[in-house]
Amino acid sequence: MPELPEVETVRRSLLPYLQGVAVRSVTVRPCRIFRDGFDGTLSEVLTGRVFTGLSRHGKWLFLETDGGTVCVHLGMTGQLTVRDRLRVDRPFHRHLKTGLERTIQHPPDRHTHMLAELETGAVLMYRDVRKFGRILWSGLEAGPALRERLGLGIDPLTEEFTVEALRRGLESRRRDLKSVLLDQKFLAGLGNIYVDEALFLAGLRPGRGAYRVKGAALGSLHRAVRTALYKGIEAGGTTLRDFVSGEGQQGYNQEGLSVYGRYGEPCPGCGETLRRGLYGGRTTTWCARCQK
DNA sequence: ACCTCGACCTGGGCGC
DNA sequence: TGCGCCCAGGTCGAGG
Repeated sequence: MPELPEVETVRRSLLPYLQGVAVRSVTVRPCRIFRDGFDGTLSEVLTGRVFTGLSRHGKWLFLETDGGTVCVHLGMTGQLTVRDRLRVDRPFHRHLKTGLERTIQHPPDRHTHMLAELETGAVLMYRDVRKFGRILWSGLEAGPALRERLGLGIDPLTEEFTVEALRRGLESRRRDLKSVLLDQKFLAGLGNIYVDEALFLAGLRPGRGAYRVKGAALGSLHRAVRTALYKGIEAGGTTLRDFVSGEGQQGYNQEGLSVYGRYGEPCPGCGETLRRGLYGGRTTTWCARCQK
């Protein structure tokens, strides 16, 4: 699921539930999600703390408190949602055609690995079927030091992401463009969906050597990365299967995707049949005519 | 230093 | 209806 636009969607939706609110109690089910917990056991350090802010860098979400930061990575299937006593629980809903597993609000189930009861009565829950996500505690404030500790590169929606920064990152790399754009140590936030979309918008083939992107193409790629991400955020994220916002709402960006997952369909630009291949170990879709 | 590959997990879809 | 196989939005570490 979750690339930068999905994590940003979760951040925005959770903000009003968490800002200035204290944690009453925390329940954690032992799970690999909490491996290498950095600076302490979550339930011990988080109880009684007040959420002072909610920020994001790349695909990492930072729940800031008065004594440290809860760092959350949603992996492939992570869901960070609020269960609000003012709203009504609904059962999981499986879309007949798409298989979407989503709900407006649900009680904890066997895949719910963390519950944080808030002083408002609402409960912050983390659910993750495949358990590729991470939750860890850091005594550091969300900022450069924490970002460094997580090994994160430039977030493309910050002013640090310039055409010049993009050029510097690409010029020394012999690998294919797609692999380089997926590298979180270089750019933090792009995943398989938004890389394919950005490369289509930029008119660049995923297999092109990163160092061979020069001149006007750099500007196009820079713009395309931001456009693809902003579009995803505006649509509330891409829900292919189980992505939901903090309030359990699905996203709608999947309806506006140009190439991702559309192998065999006509290119929205020229009508040519979209091709599929493997780059950076990931299924990749592109138009051989529009992308050079 | 770089790159590729498999591992980590569970569940859905599809073909037989 | 059921079984086996393939696939999936992300990282991480081993090995070449």
